[in-house]
Amino acid sequence: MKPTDGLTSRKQQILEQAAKLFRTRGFKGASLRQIAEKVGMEGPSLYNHIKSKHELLSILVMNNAREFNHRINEIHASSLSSLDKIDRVISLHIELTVVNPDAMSLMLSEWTHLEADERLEYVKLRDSYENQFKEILEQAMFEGDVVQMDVNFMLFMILSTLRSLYAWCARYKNYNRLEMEAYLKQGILKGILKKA
Amino acid sequence: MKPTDGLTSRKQQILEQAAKLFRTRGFKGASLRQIAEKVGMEGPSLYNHIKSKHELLSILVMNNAREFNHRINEIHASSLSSLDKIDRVISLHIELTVVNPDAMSLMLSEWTHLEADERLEYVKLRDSYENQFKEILEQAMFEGDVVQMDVNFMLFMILSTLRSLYAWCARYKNYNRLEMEAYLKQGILKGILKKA
DNA sequence: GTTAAAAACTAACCAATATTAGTTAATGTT
DNA sequence: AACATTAACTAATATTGGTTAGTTTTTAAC
Repeated sequence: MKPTDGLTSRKQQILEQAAKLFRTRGFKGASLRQIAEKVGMEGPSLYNHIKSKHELLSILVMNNAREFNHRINEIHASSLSSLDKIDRVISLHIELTVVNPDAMSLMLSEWTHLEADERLEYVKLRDSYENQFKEILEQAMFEGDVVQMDVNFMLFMILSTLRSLYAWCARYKNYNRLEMEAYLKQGILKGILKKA
Repeated sequence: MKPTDGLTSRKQQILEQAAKLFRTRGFKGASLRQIAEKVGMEGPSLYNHIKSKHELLSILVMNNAREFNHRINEIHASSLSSLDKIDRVISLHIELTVVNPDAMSLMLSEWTHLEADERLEYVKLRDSYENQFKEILEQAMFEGDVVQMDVNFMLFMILSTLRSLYAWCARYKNYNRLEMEAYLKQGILKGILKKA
């Protein structure tokens, strides 16, 4: 039986449980035996499906990172206005976070435990992502749509909010995505002060 | 020779190096031997100064958490206006982050590895902190100073930025604190959009 | 039904690590 | 100088955890 049964393949189950455990206990804190138990088998049996513990982390983190990079490339290269691009990037973050909060959480906090070569690739992807976002912000600033501010700091502020979103999703389950989008865009773009 | 020599006592050195290592490798990823090496002794010798590995984490995390809680209590109880209180809370975050970024980073990301009882206390402190901040925001909202929005979400947005600050400090070393304060307050309060 | 592959299990290995025990060197006090 | 305390060291223990080897059961194909 090849992985033709798609979604619920054994390896998928393992990846899902691994993601959950890596997220709650951390990569180092979660053991293969714990993962195996969650998926209903003995520890060493995992090796019929995976190559190593690191492979699990690698798949979870790198897939997400590549997806992210791919999607922002599209936005960056599009012919949208700068403000619309910013809007899309925010939506992108929300979408990927809502679809797979575990992978998102992992990508942002456990990437340090990737093996050397992949850690390098990850950093490259992340830097590329940040640079594209920065260019969009610079463009918007140049066109006079956003306020004058140190671009790096503005980028940091926006990303810190977007990157914390998975924690929010974990705490307040039944938030509707559109509501979150509305709040986020309002908060980031207009701040919290009431207009004088 | 009791710890009368203050700052540079052996235990302080150990705590400092432990903080750095816990931060970069994570609590589980950093070994006592590595800490010992950094401070110039063999692993087991650490036990002449500490009770356990967990004690190191405990001191680093809980001290910071208690300090945080203490300080926001003062602000919450003060007779300042709601907007001024918000202002002070932002300054508080910046101050504690700049003074001890390692402890801040640890408190926010490694608290999960505290032992059961202390983890409970930590969560209590954190919840109390968040509640006080929330009350301040509600008050400001009630008085019409800040925009109408789900308070929990607003709290989340502000905190996510403030709590990421240590990462910013790590990347861009020589940022002046006043500059950061100005940017942060502008960004949080007024957003990034230029007034129409 | 026989056979071959996939996927489970058990037992064992090996490395790392927190921790304990026991010992020795350094330090300071009387 | 003698003694007690502090703080270092080395050796050893117990546990955990990733991984391998070898074997048995389950599954699917002919």
